[in-house]
Amino acid sequence: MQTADHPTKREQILDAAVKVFSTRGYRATLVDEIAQEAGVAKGTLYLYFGSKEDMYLQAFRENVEKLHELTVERMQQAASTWDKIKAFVAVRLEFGEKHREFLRLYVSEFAGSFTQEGEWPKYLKGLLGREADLLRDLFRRGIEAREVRAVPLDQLVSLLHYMVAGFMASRVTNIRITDVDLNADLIVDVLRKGLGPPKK
Amino acid sequence: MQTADHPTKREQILDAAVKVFSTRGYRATLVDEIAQEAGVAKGTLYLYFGSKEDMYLQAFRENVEKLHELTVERMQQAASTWDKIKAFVAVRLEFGEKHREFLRLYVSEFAGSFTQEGEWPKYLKGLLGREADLLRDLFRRGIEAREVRAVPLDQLVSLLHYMVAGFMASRVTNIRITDVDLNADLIVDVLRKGLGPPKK
Amino acid sequence: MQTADHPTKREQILDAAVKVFSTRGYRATLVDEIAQEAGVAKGTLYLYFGSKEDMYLQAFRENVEKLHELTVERMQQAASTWDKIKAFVAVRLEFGEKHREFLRLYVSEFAGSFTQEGEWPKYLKGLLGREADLLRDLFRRGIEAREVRAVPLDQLVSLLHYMVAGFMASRVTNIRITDVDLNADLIVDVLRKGLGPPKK
Amino acid sequence: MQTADHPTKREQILDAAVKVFSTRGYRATLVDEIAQEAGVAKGTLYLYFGSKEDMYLQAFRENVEKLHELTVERMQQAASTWDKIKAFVAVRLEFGEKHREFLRLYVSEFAGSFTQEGEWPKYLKGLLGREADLLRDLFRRGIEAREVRAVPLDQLVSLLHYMVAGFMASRVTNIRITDVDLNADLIVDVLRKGLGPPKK
DNA sequence: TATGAATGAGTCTTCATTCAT
DNA sequence: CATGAATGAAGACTCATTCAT
Repeated sequence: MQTADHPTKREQILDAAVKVFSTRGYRATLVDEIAQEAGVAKGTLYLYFGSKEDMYLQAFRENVEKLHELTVERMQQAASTWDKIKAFVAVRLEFGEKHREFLRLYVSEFAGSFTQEGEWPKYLKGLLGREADLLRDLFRRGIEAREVRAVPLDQLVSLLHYMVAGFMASRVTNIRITDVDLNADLIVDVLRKGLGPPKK
Repeated sequence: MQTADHPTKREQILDAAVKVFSTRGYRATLVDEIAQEAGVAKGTLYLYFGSKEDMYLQAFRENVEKLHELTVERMQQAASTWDKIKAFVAVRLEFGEKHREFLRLYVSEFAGSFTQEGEWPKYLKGLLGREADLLRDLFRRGIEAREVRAVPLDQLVSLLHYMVAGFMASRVTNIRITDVDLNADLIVDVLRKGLGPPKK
Repeated sequence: MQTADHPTKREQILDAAVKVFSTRGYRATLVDEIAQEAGVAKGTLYLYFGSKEDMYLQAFRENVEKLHELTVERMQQAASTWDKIKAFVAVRLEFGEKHREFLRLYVSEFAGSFTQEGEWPKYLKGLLGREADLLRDLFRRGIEAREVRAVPLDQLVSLLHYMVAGFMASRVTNIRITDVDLNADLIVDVLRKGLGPPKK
Repeated sequence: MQTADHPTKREQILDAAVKVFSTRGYRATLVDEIAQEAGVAKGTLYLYFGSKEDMYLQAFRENVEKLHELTVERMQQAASTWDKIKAFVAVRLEFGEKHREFLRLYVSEFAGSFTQEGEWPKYLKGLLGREADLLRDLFRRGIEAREVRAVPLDQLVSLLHYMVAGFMASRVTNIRITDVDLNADLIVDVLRKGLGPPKK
């Protein structure tokens, strides 16, 4: 009997896939390695997934959805504009801490290392679009409420998004620039000062 | 007699390698493609390079060095702390514009898509270290000169570095979040406000 | 209690095996397909048969025996030499009509698509030998009775046999040369004229 | 420098392919075996052919074309209707003698053991059509010239064609019914008597 | 008996590297 | 120096067979 807490074999494999794909990259990953990591035979993978690419895509998508849901949830819980922004940042830093392996996947995915063509980029674009909309909405209200300076919306969105992406990337590369861990407070503090209303 | 202006066959191949590697990723790149792009026969590549990996590494290293030299040069030309910061940012945005192909390589490299093991990461760490030192120096002087708030140095370095990395990434992924191109002025403006001295 | 009329599970599987093997060929046939066609689980097959090859061999053998019995029976019922010959031809055309699927197996088997080595060919040789003997006997008596020209016996046997084999093959390949169905009467008529006694 | 007499590598491979495919059947044939038989490395095959299936198809087609050309040529050289018929028969018996390996392929192909669907059967149908047309023409003239009985054309065509197919099959299966080799003379003699004009 | 999820040996295909010309 | 035909190790995927339930 399967409950949500006891991972199904499918989830077991998906977790292994994330781990191996993120460590070795898509092409360098051997299907055998995923099988080994998941503790099943190679053939078993193909009972649950159609192909190596299928595993990759599903592993990726599933985690992206999880992150998005988490983001929406945490932003709803926050009251003010800046709290929401902090939620957006924090949820990503935390997610990156917890799912470092997936994050590596995420970043290298956006670096376009895997699919430059086909259906995949369209899907990725869609994902990014959802987050951009989230942020755009947020900033628009912030500006209306005079909590944020009147910088062109799209620039704000890009600024924040890539900033966070940069931080996430820092969690991903084992290669840190410095030894400190950045935290949401610092980031948001800088942003608030840099983007807050002009005068007092 | 070979001068720097008349590309040697080695440079010819290296340029082709950057182009192809960055477009298709390391594993997906066929040696044949590099040969074709370089306009030489496959066997010729092996007269100049020991292996595919060798081509990749040399192609990467060469560009990284170029970027670093450019950075140092431009920062030296700038007078004030904030002008130097702007130089650091601008040189990267420009470089990303000019060498979009290489940049893709750069970002996906840092996402660890290629080599997680061996000598390579150590080398990358060294490269990043040089830039981190550059920035750390800069901020230290900025703080001493009261041009920058007294935030822990390493945090500042990370903040700026990853921020720019995020922007660079945006030039790399064909997938933009928004349609705008961020420019150094905006970034530095936000940073200056966010990181500038407290008072007036 | 099992009678011949209520197919045992073994027969059920054998029928399914013939159907699938003949449609897809030996190697292309999946054990899963046989199981599905037979309406049992894959594991069940292995309760009745030792292996895929075992299923194939038994399915083949069973049908060959049936054809042979039918042939003997119909030839016995016929009175004259030429009626017996017609019986030989007719029983095969009819069998081919009824068991087109098996026939495909039969023909491709003789084309050697499956087993060129091992025990199998010896068994096939035995089967053919029985039929050759049947025909040889028949022709000998025909010649003695002056109903058939004095052509070397073995040549007659081969002639008739391969002729019929050709017709059977025509029922098997969906690809017909022409749209007509040959019938035993035509064949036998031609043969009788061609092989009948010289003079009047 | 390549002449028609010194087989090109492509022909070398094609010959090996015919030999192995015909001995073991399509599915049972290992690409390695073809390579070994051709005396080249496995990879080399893929320099000349796109896939295993490609090798099979080209090997088959090439031989079929050769047989057809030979048939047309020999039939043109023959003067009378019955000589042309004998040519048709003889060319096939000879071809079967010389290219026994290919013939096995040919027969099992027509037994439909490989491709039951797709483009292939259409091509086969076309091939058969050409030969059927050849024979139909022949018989029509034969009937007009009163050299052949007025049997429906299509039946004549099928009769002869499948008859010969049966003989060809006999060369293919190592398993002979009898020990004699049928020859064109016997076959045509029987046919001439069986199909010739009624009276004297 | 009956099941079907799991297994892993077996195969086709790719592609970095070599080497005779 | 330059070539590109040849190589064969490596890797994704299939499917007959097993075995715990």
